[in-house]
Amino acid sequence: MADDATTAQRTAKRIAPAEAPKPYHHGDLSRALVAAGRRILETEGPDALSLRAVAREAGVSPAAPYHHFKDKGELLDAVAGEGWRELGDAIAQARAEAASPAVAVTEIGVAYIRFARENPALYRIMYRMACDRKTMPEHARKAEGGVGQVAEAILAAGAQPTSELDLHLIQIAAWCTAHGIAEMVAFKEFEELKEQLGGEEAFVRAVLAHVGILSGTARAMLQAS
Amino acid sequence: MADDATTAQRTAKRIAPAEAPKPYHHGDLSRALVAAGRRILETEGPDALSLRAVAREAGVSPAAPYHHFKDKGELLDAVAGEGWRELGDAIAQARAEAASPAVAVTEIGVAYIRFARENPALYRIMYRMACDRKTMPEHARKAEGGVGQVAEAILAAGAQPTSELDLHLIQIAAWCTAHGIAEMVAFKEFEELKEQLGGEEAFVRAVLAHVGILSGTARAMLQAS
DNA sequence: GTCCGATCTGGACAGCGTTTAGATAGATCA
DNA sequence: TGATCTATCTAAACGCTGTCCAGATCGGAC
Repeated sequence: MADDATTAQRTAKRIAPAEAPKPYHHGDLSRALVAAGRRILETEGPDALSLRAVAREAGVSPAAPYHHFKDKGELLDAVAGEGWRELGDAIAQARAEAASPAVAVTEIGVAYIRFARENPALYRIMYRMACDRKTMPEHARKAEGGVGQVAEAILAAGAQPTSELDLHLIQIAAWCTAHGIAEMVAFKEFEELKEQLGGEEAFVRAVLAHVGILSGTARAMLQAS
Repeated sequence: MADDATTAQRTAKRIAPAEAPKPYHHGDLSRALVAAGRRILETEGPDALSLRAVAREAGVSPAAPYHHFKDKGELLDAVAGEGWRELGDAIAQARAEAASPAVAVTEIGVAYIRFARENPALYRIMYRMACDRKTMPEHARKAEGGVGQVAEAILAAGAQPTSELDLHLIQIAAWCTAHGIAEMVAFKEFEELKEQLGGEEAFVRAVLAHVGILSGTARAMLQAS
């Protein structure tokens, strides 16, 4: 009876998401597919993330996803989207927890790189998708998204950019730098150095601290002082 | 008759596609395959670079490459190796042509990014391979290779790193920064900005000049001055 | 001149992304 | 209530991929 009732109810609203017996035609697949994709990404790496594998993991036929996503790329985009959202959260948290606005920018960078390091397969998909479409997802660019927060943090740190453009360029430079380090920090040839510095995060902070030496601006400052 | 002769000859050496007579059993395939790979990379992009396509382009069967490369990855590695060598050359040239040692580091960065921009498919393969093995090819790290030159240029610019480690960190920071910009400079969302600044190279230089703002070092210098 | 070992082919295998035709079942309207 | 509509899903097929195998081919050493 109770079972009948719940079944009826479940049927009526067509969901019953996480675990419990699969209800309906086949639950809401979109979400299930994205979840399956992330599961595969975490357990088997980005190379195993085939459309068929995702469908298998979700318990549907290989053609089923095509009723929810135009093609494989669109599914991966959805997975990547989740990643960008979480990266945005991680950055917001790092910013909130920073000891002072002055160090917030660095903390954002560290959080960004840590996210990439803790979710390597996901980060790879995120950037692969971004490169293919040559764009970041909308919400990653907005103020509440990952990158938008950098500009705010820079201003909060007391920087006085000479123009809107100046600020924008700092933001882009920060972004590129973080991405570059994020992609390379796992390279084996840095392992000795990491140990020497007392861990990976220390290494990341050391590299971030040395970025400035390179720029014309930094050199100008050096000569001025 | 002539037809018979040429046919016989062709049969004897079995194909002779491009131009000059291929020597031997089938010429030295290794080199031909790498060349074919680069050709495909340039004309059809990195996604079209399948083992079978390379074999087709070189005029051999899909199994032939396996007598010269353990698997597809090893072939791509060879293609990437050529890329790293050429990138090293481009950097050396930029360094040689720099107006002064003081600007050489920036010029190296610009040359690096320009190379990536002019050979996007090749650069992608280069980094995909590096990421998979988590290492750069040997010769890219040596002094005569691309990255090794950065340290020399930094010293030549008059920088006085406090230690071997300090220099190494600057080098790594430079490398990561260049890579990050190289991968993102093609993004559509920067197009307006590029126009505003008068071209892509101007944009790259502007971003490079703004990198320093981010680092703790730069901030310290700012406060000191 | 015969044999060896390197090189290449043709065919096969499983797995991939994608498309098509047809089955299933919730929702809608009579 | 029952018939119909529409979204969803399956089964089967296509051509592509990377890789392996048995066998053909041929340059070079004995």
